[in-house]
Amino acid sequence: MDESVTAAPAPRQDTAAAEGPRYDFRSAEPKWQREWDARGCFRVADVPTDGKPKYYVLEMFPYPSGKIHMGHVRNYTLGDVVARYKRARGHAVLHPMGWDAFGLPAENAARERKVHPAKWTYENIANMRAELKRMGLSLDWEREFATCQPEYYRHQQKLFLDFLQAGLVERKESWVNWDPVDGTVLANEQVIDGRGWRSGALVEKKQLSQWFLSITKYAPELLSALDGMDRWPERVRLMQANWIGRSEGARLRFALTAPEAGLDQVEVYTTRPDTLYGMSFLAIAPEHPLAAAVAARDPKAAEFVAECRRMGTSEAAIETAEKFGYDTGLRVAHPFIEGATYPVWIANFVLMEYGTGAIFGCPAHDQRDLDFARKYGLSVTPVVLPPGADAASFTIGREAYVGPGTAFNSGFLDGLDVDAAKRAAIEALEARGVGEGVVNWRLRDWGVSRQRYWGCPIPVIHCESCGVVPVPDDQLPVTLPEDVTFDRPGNPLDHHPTWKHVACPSCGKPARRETDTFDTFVDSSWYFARYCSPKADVPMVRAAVDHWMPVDQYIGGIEHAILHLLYSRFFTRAMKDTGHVSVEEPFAGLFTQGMVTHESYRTAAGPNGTWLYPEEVEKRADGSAVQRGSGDPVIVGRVEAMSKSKRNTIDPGAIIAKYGADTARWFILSDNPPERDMEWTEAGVAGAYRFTQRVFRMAEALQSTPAGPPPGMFGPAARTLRGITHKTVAAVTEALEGFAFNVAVARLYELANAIGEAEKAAGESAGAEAQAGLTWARHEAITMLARLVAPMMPHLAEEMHARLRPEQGMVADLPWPEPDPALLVADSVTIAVQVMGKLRGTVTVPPDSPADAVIAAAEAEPNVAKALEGKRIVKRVHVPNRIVNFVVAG
RNA sequence: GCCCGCCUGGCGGAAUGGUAGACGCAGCGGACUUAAAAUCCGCAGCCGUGAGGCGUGGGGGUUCGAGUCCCCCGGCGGGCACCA
Repeated sequence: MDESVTAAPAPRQDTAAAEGPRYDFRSAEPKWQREWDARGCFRVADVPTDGKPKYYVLEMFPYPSGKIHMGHVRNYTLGDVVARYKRARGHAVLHPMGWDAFGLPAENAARERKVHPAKWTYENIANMRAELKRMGLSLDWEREFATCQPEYYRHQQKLFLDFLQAGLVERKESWVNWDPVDGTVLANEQVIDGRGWRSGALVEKKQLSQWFLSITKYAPELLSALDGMDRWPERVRLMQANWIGRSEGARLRFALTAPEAGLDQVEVYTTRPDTLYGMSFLAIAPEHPLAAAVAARDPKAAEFVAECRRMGTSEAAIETAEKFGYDTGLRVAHPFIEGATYPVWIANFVLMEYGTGAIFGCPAHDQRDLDFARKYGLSVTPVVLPPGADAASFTIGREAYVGPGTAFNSGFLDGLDVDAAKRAAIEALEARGVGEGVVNWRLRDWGVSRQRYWGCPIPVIHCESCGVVPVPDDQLPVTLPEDVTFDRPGNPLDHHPTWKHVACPSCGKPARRETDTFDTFVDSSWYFARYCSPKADVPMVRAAVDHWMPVDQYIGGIEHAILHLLYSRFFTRAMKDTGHVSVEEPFAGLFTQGMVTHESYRTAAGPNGTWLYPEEVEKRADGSAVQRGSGDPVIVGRVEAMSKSKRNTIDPGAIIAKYGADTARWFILSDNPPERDMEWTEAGVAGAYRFTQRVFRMAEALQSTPAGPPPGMFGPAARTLRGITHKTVAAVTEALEGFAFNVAVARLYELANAIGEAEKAAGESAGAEAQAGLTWARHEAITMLARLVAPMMPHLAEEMHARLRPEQGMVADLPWPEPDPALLVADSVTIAVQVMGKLRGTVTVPPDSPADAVIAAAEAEPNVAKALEGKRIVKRVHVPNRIVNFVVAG
């Protein structure tokens, strides 16, 4: 999904392993990967019959840019922890992987390197697949597909045709955002600050005939359903709600005092019908039909409209945001005030795409209208009186008043508050038949046409006699021609000598194929459903999607908070309405991970220096950094998102080769909460690596210990360790359930530390029976550690477990451990004792001791007694097993 | 401009309203070693010799008790952005 390409030179190969009984990840990781694969551990059926509860874990599939990057490693590690954990909890887990394989980089590669997009893409996929496999992910690889395969996109064409038939597709002549560098149309969402999201080129406005998916038909439910999506991050729901942008207001028609080219009225949309009496002008968008009509006879108007088009979304317009207008000389009548008329302006700040492309200007209560009115000397009449303000003296200066208040200077609305005035105004408009209350949406239909080769062909044929004719089912898929050239700008499909010439399926006459291809967001709007039955000869097998959908846990970057997720939600509804699925929402749970960041480095030479890769930098003991080899000073820059341009990238392949997949996974999980940005540091990885070695040594030390039934007697050390072991099971379980992977890691470090303590105690404890008990407890602890660590470091877990409990088989097949409830209860509890809320000491008592006993012990504690000396205790607060607080006087 | 989120040691962070700083990283001291690496043991919020005091961006409030709840302010980050 992410088209950025990460490339860094491979770092030098350090040998991290030294002497000693070490965990050899280099042999262990491939071994267990082969073992899981051979046993088909992670394969599930399209329609399972085993009766297990289903769980569908999905990470956003990658764009095959060539290499995996750290963002992928984080994403797929998070998903794998969930998948392995849920599997151990008895779920049948669907955990698939595939490729978001259409898109511009392949065409760019074709242009720059003369390699065919398909070849480039499939080679990248092969490379990235191998990299992912080295991570040891619990994926069902038999479900893999790439969206550029005709076996995939033929079903996308079928879905489109079904949507077309269901009235969910429209062909519209529309103003589009044209990217002159990429030579293609961009969705509004793909225009960032007036520039193409990929090329960075200034976007122009152009009128084209385009295919649109009618996402706006679903706007109300796409909005209302957000309320129930309690396993989505609040801020993503909010971003989507803002994007859909529901507003309530009125649509009303202003009569022109004299008709213009047959037009006798102008329709506007407003959220403030209560301010109609404050009107001072009417403004229309430069693209408005009335503007075109005026321009046809008025050269100055034509020039102004042309000027607006040039400025359009240009940088100058965006940055200065200055308002320009042209007075057409036309006038409109006020709907309420007999005889009053107002000028009609063409204004650059009125958007044709929103509402009706026309507004009425009320400068006193809208900042934009005020700016415009001040610039052109138009009247400013306040009609909403702020609470407490004086009607006689209230005036508007440079700031419009947009707050609450009561209507004044407003005829029949006078005295009403803003909400009541809105209702009254709408009633009056409706009574006169010139307007009505409406709900308006910011969301616009989804333009999916792209003038590109490397995408899914839109399966329609244009016939001069029959118009637009859908490609018949039996002629699907419409496949891309392979013999294309990229030596000139524009769409290679359009340049192809023969491809577009076909017979009309309806009348048989020569006709022309649609040469546009789909926006690649279409490909990713249903792939999650295809995974349920990836080999089927229909888009999806109903029984399979009904079983697996919705995705229980979807994981990916926040950058897809709006586009991909909203399109997928729309697509799922459209698929439901065309009989493909039963669900409305594709993703029951969503988790958005943070970015992976790293320090950046620059040479000190020159004005800005040269960016250096981390491998080229050597850190000195004094904290300074120098260039490896030359010893030249290096400027350590800020920690920021890994990017090729800043060269602060770390190649996952190199990390896995040096430390192993488990270490990389462990570090990425341990550093911080997964929703935040994490900083990749060499020291952090090294620490994670040390842990793998340490716990492996512990397992080796206890591997010859027979794992029989518990011995009859446990000494204090053994009892302590067992308590920690079982509390860790409970704590890690809770942490994993809550996506608190860094906390799970911390609890496992604690368990490892406790085993270390027990090891020391083993040398000291007296009595053979106590020794045996402690050894048994240590064996239990390290075995539990292996099993608890398994979702995060699966290879190490298997390697340890194979030594500790070989008779039990693989960890991957074992259920998740359950703590012994009896061991979760402590022998004693330490209770904090406060005097006036300040900690003065602690007392250790049996759990659930009666209040008076605890309070007595607390008062007796020497330091507490000292603090209470000479004071009168007015209140004794006792919270069982937690705290005692004395409130004193005097 | 509007909306949202965040702010805890040197750093990443932990903490159902109940012993703030778990755990890790970095650091310091020690053991082992001819030496280093690795490993192991120990110390470690700040001020103070100590008793003790101060501490979760700042200020106020609720509470026996606030990192946690409420109000105000500040800073940082993100989303939307001429949406009428």
